[in-house]
Amino acid sequence: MPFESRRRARDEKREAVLRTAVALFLEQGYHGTTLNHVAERLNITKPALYNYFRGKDEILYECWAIGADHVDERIDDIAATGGTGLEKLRKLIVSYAETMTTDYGKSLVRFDVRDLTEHNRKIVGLAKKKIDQAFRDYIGQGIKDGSIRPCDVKLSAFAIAGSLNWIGHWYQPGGALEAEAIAKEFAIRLTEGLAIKSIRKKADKPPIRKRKSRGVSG
Amino acid sequence: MPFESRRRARDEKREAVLRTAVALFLEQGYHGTTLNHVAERLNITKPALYNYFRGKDEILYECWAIGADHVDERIDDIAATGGTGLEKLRKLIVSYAETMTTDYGKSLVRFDVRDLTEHNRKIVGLAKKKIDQAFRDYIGQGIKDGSIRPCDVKLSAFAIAGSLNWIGHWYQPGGALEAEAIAKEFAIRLTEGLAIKSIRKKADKPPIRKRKSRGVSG
DNA sequence: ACTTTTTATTACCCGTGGGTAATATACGGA
DNA sequence: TCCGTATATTACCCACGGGTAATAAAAAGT
Repeated sequence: MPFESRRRARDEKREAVLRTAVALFLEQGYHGTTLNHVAERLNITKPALYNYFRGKDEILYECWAIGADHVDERIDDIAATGGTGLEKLRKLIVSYAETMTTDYGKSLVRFDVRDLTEHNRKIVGLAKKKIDQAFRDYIGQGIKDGSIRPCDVKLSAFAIAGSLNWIGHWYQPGGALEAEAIAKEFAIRLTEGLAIKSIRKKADKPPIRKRKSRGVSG
Repeated sequence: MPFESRRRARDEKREAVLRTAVALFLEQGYHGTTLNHVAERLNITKPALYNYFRGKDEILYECWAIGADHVDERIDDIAATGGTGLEKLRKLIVSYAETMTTDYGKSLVRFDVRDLTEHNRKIVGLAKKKIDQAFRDYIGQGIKDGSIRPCDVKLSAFAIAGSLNWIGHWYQPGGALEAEAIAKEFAIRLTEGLAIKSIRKKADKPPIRKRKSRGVSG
């Protein structure tokens, strides 16, 4: 079956280009990375890249699309799930945080939409909107079902998304903190102020007992 | 006194260039903005800019420096103040959030350090480190003095800084939310999970009392 | 009014880097 | 072995934009 194997070989190369490109874009910045750099690291020459992509901005767009798709899938998963708004929100936080520790996830927050074509910029804009909307929806649901205390939905969504997006700027594999651990920790920490039932982890160093540590929340 | 008036006139023009440049950099992106654009908006020509700046990257650096100075001053103010770690942390959040609603503040998070010279990049790096350190210090102090419950200082600082930095990406004057209001809201919201004594605002619909909200942490 | 200094303009340079045309090489199929 | 297709290379184009040299206009000093 040469059809298939050939097609697969092609796709693998395409992916290799993307992996290399996104890594370089993150290392050196999109404008600091030339197509020659990308090609060089792949041990090919620049024009060879044009067998797989229409141009530099399309490569950038594909990175973005992969990251967005990744989150999108998880959103669909969560939407299909049951549970309170708070539970859904926590799931989304975990998924999004984990995505932010990957190169393609970082694409979502480290690159500039203005480097895309008008057309692709719109697509990216919609994807971002969907993600933002998911955060707001779950917070809104949580307020309705009583799992989240009343608050400004928009502002809360911004606050949470901001923390998560920031992960894409500071996280690097091999650091002190593992991706999964970060995700779990953030899911709790970012919803502490919102949740009606407090769920302190045992893992936390228990607060010093001397102090009159009164009950949490009003 | 032509000495002074002349000097002032020059400084005013310099500032005008910076204001125009930072606005354009934010609108169109640093790489999407040419010096011709900047000059055009000021009704002068490109080479005239070189009377005030050595080059494009120096303009970028100055924007950054103004933003960083702004935060730095507030940090020094706060350091001179008394109060618990939590109080200091809240003050810092307010100051930082407000800074993030200004053009120069946005510079701190919207531009890429890699567009600076090696030298300036180091300076910026130090300034950022100082800000990050302030967040960590205050959280650490808060834990010591009992105003903040024990937690991972680094991670908490990241979470807070992330939310605040994100403001620089979504805030635009004239929106539904006023800068000061955002700052105050964030100061509360971002410390809700950390604070030992909860300070729910009366403005919020009070949380439903039915639930057995047990004491904090194990 | 004349000179000097500052500030601005016109005209130009040129490195960079995305993108392309022409061409060679490797590979699958008959 | 030959052909066709896919993939790669070499050599090149050229628009863009940061930066500069030469020069003019404006303002300050005397």
